[in-house]
Amino acid sequence: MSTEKPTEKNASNSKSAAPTTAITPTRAENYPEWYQQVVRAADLAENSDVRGCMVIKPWGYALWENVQRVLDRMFKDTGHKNAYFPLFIPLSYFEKEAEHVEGFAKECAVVTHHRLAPGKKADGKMGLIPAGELQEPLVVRPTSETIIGASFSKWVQSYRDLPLLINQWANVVRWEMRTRLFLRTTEFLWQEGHTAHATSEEAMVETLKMLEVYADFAENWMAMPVLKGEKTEGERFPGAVNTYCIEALMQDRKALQAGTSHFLGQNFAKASDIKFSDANGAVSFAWTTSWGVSTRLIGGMIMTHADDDGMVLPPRLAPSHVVIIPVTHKPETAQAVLDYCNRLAADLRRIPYAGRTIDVEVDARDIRGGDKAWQWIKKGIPLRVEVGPRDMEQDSVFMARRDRAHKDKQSLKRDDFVATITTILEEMQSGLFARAKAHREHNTKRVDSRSEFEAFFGARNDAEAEDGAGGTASVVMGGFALAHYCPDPKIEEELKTKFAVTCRCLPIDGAEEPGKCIFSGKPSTRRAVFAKAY
RNA sequence: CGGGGUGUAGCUCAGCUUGGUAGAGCGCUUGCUUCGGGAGCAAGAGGCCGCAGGUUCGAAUCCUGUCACCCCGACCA
Repeated sequence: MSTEKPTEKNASNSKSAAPTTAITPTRAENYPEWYQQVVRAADLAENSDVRGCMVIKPWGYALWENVQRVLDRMFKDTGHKNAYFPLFIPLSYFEKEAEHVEGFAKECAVVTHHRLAPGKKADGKMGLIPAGELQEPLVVRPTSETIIGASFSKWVQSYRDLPLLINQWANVVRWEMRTRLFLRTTEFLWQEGHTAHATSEEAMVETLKMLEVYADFAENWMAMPVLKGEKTEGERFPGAVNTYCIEALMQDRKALQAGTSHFLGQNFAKASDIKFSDANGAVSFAWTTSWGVSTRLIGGMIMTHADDDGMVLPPRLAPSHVVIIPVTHKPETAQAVLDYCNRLAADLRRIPYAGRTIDVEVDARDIRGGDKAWQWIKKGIPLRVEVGPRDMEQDSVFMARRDRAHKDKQSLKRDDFVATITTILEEMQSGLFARAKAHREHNTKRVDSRSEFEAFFGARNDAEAEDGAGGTASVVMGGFALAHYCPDPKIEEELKTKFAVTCRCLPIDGAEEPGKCIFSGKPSTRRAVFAKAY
């Protein structure tokens, strides 16, 4: 994380002095506010008039479309098919799995009427009021296990119908108390995979396979390093037997759960009556899984890569890879420069990269060049290329990379640029990953006693201490703590209350290592990961 | 649902204590000068001050009610 502060020059000069960073406040000054400002400055999304719901703007939606395109390919390559199920779930379906209902009951939007009629509203004025009450209320899906289960029970008769491997791209609604753009919104976009298998082993293989797909995507496409692990009982998906997750460490050292994969055992099969006859004619319940990632991934990319000048996009998922900025302030050469830029754009657009072709913006808007360049910096486009009359004469371009200082530009022969652009983008992609991974390693600590644990995180009411300057707490204490731990809901409850710390997961790649639980002293064979979390 | 707070121009807010009928910055439009760089100067557009009552000659300002949103908790992909 940068520790840059506004310089004295900035503080003492008149308002005409350019700020030292494009985003105010900086990450160090106020991380949550910085996050909001990046989302806005990068033109990714904005709050809507609907409580807790966001408008995803074209630049942000294009990023999501790239996430979708790549993941969708991965799902299909692992044998899954897409389908679509209703937004509305009859209340009775929801009640079938006891833990599931209990887990989601507090955050459901419920449809009770199907029409509007003129009438007197609660404030006494005339207007439209709901009419035509439904016999059975409909729940707007917070997740689709139950309604997909209803279909699965019809589709599955024989062991020959298994495995059933389905994915759905959809929106879901969870009526959260507090929302934040991309990280937690009332309505969000996601994919949910739902599968049914003949055996427990097969379902478990599927659960872990999809966790692997998510980890692969996070690391190789988002350039976001993740830990794979299993959730403890208290953090489990309502109704699941086991929940696995990928956890990433953000720049403020808080953890973000970036994806989950659940082994549902036979719980949902029993609730939805998903049964099949095996080769011997014996009837048994199927074993099911479900797994999902959401638009939260975009929040993860922001908090992993963005800096005090705005968004930094991983090239493989960037909506556009390069913006060409024609320098056309001399009227006599303006058209020639523009033509030159368009020809360059056309050549670039033929180059294959990361499963598509290079996407190019030619920004010929009639606004000042500096302003234009800064807008693209804030949007996080990987490469900016300026082309003016002088460059054109020498058949060269002036290139700036988003992963370097904004004044650090280099002149390249046009043909060399075209020939090396994918190499440059790949270098940036791996550079982002390496930087994020170094940040995580730097903020991961092996903790061997309770006192060490407490020192690492600080007590919850140390909020002021977390924020050197006083005022808005922005820098979180801690990071990932690796500690021997024997899962116990009571301990987790206490950690949450006292330190705002949760057990993120029991890593599945963690090496076996004998030790003692730092809380109970009981023997343990592996370390768990603890952190403050989003 | 508990505890705080705020509703005034597209955005961020000042004005309210001590009522006299609307302000700033940013953004937007136009002109001139600048410009391989987040420009300067000038002019301009834009608001029945959340809503409903009340007090008053007069309410953004005082009183009552109401709605909405925000922050801190419990919950969360």
